[in-house]
Amino acid sequence: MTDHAAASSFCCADHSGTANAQAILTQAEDRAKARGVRLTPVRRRTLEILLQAHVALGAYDVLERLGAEGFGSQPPVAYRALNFLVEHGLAHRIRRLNAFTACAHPGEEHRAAFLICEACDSVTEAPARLVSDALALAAAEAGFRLERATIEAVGLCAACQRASA
Amino acid sequence: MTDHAAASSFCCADHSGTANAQAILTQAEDRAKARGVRLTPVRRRTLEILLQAHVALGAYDVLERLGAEGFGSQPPVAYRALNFLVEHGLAHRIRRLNAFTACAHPGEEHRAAFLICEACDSVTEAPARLVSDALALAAAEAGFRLERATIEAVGLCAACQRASA
DNA sequence: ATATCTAATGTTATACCATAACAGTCAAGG
DNA sequence: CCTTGACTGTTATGGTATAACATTAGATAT
Repeated sequence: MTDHAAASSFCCADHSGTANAQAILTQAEDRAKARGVRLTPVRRRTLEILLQAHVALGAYDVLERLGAEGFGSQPPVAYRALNFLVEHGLAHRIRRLNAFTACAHPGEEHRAAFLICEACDSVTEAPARLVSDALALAAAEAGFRLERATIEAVGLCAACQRASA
Repeated sequence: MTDHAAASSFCCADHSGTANAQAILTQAEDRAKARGVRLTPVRRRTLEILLQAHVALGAYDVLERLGAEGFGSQPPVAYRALNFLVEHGLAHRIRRLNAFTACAHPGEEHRAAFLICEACDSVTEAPARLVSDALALAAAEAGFRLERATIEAVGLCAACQRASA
């Protein structure tokens, strides 16, 4: 995690620090209930932590905060909560960053693509219906049965383009 | 790396153990020359190792082989060679597997998607023009300047579908 | 040829990411 | 109550990746 990222807090994240986070949290609870799984305190708090962050967080970043709040302080605590969230569509894993970010649109079933800014490390979730369809087609042509996919783009977010202009 | 993967060597890899590897190696040399970079012994050998493998290899797998052949035996040796190959389009990094695979079509400029089989760990490179175009569109809509992207699909390759039927 | 400069290799050391395995806890249903 | 299964927590360990610096080898210009 670069200081750079921590310093430039005004980039792209579209779910941080706002009333929006509340709404997403509520959606998350509904979704958990609908699926018959429990959004326990650690899990809920983990989601909140992700929502508050303006960049994707590493598991150890999350862990540090959890530990400081009286939850367990060993890696599995964070990884379990994060994996739970990912499994149930409440968060996403960003493989390029070895990090996690809250899902901006839980509830809706959606295939997302992630736009990762090289300058500020912000991660934006973009609708990826078309991308996903195209990929399904490519897979089908190869006789491959597609289960799920990771689509990550790297480049410059709008804010950082302006900043570097 | 599962033993499973090592055991089932007949899945999808389309560039291993054949005259094809020779051809790709030649293309790689041409490409290096064209770009004014050097395909040194470690780099070349690293590419050969990837070409011979029927699955994507972790950096430490590659390192082990390199070390056994008299090259350096410390991680940076492998990472440097692998990063070189990736940078120049001679290999691809498969993030979901923390692994690398030789590019099946060096020379051609191409955007690839990777089809990763959950059963046998094989990685197939699929043409991704359409996927890439769709992604470019999605990025543009977000005002994002796309530099490059990673597209990885997970599922079952054709061979493993038949095997499990 | 040889001095010089740069790119590439090699090494040590360390940091970061992730999971296995097991022990204790807690809530729901019999 | 007591059992059961899911959840949390811990210890321990394994796998992935890079920083920093010393050394060597290739290219270039005198």
